Amino acid sequence: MSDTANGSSTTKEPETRPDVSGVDGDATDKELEAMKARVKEMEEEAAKLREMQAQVEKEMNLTEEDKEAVDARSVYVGNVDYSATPEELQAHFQSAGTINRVTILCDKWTGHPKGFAYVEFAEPDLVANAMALNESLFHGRQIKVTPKRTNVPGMSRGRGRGRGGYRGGYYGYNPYGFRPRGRGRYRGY
DNA sequence: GTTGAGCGTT
Repeated sequence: MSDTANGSSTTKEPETRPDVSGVDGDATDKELEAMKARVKEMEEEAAKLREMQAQVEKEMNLTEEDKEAVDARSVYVGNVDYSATPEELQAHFQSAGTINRVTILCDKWTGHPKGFAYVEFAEPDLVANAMALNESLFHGRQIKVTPKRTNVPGMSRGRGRGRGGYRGGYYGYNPYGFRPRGRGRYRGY
């Protein structure tokens, strides 16, 4: 509350003020302006936070549904050539229908491609069409097209989920014993 | 200076 320092600004104000309202009034005005500015900033921050929150909640709501829905729309492509690109895969599976996304999985640590990919279609019906491309020749190799399933292979395919508490969670097996960091996966589109 | 089973996320 000292009139000597306005605080925020280092700008020196010239004393030549045609304003006859008095210095006190001017100071009050300035404080009011500063306050308004602060309020505005706070409002902006609040809005930003609110938006972020809404987005998070929205994503949270969609996550479960989409996660399961995406699995129904996606197919697993195995035996993919290491030099294959998502565009080629997309070109290959485009004949089945509209492709939402093509993702080639690569090892995040070594960077080497794992040799398989996912093709996410726009609708689950196209997955059946994609089955026609099963064991089709791609890069001189016969790719394997199977409906995607989220879990480690080798486990009995008898519906293991639904009984245990594994609902919506991964089976949490990472061969590195560490949490993956960075994004080394190659994504087309 | 690599090899062929593998199920990912924004």
